[in-house]
Amino acid sequence: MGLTIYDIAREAGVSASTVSRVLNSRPGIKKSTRERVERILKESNFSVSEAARGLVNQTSKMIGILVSDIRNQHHIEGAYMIEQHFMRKGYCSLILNAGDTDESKAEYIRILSSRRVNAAVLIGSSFQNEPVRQAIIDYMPDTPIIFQNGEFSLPNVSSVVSDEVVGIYDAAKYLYEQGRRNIAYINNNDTPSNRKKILGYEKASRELCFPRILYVCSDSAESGAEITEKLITEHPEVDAIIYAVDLIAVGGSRKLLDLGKRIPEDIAVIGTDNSPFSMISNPRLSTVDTKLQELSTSCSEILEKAIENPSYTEHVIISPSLVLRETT
Amino acid sequence: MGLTIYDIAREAGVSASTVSRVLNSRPGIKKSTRERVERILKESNFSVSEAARGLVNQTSKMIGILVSDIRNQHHIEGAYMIEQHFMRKGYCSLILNAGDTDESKAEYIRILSSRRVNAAVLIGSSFQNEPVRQAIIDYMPDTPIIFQNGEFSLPNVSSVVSDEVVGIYDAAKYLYEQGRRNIAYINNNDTPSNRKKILGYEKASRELCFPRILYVCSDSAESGAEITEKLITEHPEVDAIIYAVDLIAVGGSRKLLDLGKRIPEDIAVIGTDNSPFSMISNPRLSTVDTKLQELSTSCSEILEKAIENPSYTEHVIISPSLVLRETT
DNA sequence: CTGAAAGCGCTTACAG
DNA sequence: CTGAAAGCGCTTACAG
Repeated sequence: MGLTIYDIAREAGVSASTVSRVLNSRPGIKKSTRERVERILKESNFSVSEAARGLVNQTSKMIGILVSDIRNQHHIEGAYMIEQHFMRKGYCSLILNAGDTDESKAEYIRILSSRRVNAAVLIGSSFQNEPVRQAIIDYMPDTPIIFQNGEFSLPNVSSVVSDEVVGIYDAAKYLYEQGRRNIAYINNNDTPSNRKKILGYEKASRELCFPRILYVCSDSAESGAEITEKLITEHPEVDAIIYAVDLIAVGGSRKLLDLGKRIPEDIAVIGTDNSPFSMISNPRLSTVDTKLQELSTSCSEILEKAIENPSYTEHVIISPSLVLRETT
Repeated sequence: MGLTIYDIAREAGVSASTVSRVLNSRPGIKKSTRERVERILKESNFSVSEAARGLVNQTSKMIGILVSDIRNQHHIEGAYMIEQHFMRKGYCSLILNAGDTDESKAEYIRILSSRRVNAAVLIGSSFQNEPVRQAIIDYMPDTPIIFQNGEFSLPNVSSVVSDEVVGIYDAAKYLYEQGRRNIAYINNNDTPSNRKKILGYEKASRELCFPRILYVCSDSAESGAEITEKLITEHPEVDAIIYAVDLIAVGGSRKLLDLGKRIPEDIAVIGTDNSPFSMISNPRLSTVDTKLQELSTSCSEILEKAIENPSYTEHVIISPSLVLRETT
């Protein structure tokens, strides 16, 4: 291929300006001319270069979506909604794996800037760090940015966050009200979001006067199983466990069962995120629903407004709710 | 921002050509000039427009990745590997949800063409249909394309497929060898890939002379549970079930347990894909590993060669293997 | 070692 | 209703 509007113009016996006008459905073109050009456009399977068009229109018609790892089911929902919604308006989404480190994440801000995206979306609290903040100031000070589950007080950055402090606090309180008195909390990765969860757990422990039993594991069902065994060995009195994410709760539950514990009779279990894992696990997991769907919807609505009006900004907080299933 | 190389040139007291040369690390520039320009570039946080650069270099430095739905865990692995790998080489990935219909998928080929991507990747057998094939012929006849789990006999399309006929055949044969004589198969969506699985099941049924018991459900654990109940009611003699995907196998297993069946004593269960679900389910699911990782690696290797040499083409077939866990 | 000019594929005033 | 020209932000021969 490689046809340009000049090729089409020659074929149709008109100028490139005219071809451009029919391409953009501009008024004031003789019907017969328009139809002839349209026919030739169709016949030659012409497709206009969005890059060239963007250069003159000063827009890329692209949205940058940064996720630390797109394989993480938990983060992809927002990316999905945004891609879907804005494709209909002619925007393509650059969905990029921004990596684990603060520096690589900051580097991706620079990459988005060189692609001149019309807006950027950061998904996940792990973007909340100084290098990213500085990169935004340096490279994207005017581009509308939406931060899902984190915030920067920068004039061009909107935020949509889940109130995880309350989410975990409520879970602990519920367990307490059910008569549990030795409620443990198992964290995984150290992220701003997980730090908020710990805060919620500590607040509950303080207010309700139950002992603080806090363990940390990494991000897999196996790791959840291991740490749970350790917890149970060191604290046989535990009668309820809250996990920072569903996946480790599933691994943990399985281990509890293998150790001969009954769920929820001996030990109640609550996960976090209301993920697919929580629904298909056996027993089905009670979980703190961080309202991922709502967060994502909200993100996409804000983005919509920000694209129209680049100085638009909004800050939303969404409260989690407890979903009770078979482990409580 | 909105700085151009002319702004930098003026600031540095040189021409735009010189700025461009230092930007591209071209040799033959006085050291002092280069350093001055570099300093100003840095100080002003300049970031070059990839679109403008691409226009003159006749490259977008973008790769288009089409998936019917990025929330489908099963498809995202390949997208991840490609994004990661080619980002290091300066390519950005347009990961797009191409939708459910043949027409919308074909439409996305056109979209990629207008973005002038350097290569395209189709992930999932559902892209194997005539509208997509025609769109490739019309709009991307020269762009290297890699098809993961499907194929088109077109000069610019490579393919990497999993031999699902063999995968399911082997699963059925294994069950038969274990003494099972009433082996059912439960399919979900009607895709080219699933049709191959049915072929494998039918081949086993024919060769090993066991009765063909085939049911179809939709794509959720609940649906898998429902159809399993129906199956067991209508065919109480069934002593083994193979499912087209792990998720419905998980739903099915759970239902079997609820109905008082023992797994695998009364009924053996095998899923497909060796997905995370199969590992965390309880009991842990035996499954046909379709080697998603290998498929993805292979895709990304072919893409690498195709980017170097746009006429490079390759066709790979990968054999699945059986992973035995607790349900057989 | 450096700059002026042309050109990548478009769009949009400006003229007619 | 239509076309010639300028310009979007770059790069790359070509001269010097």
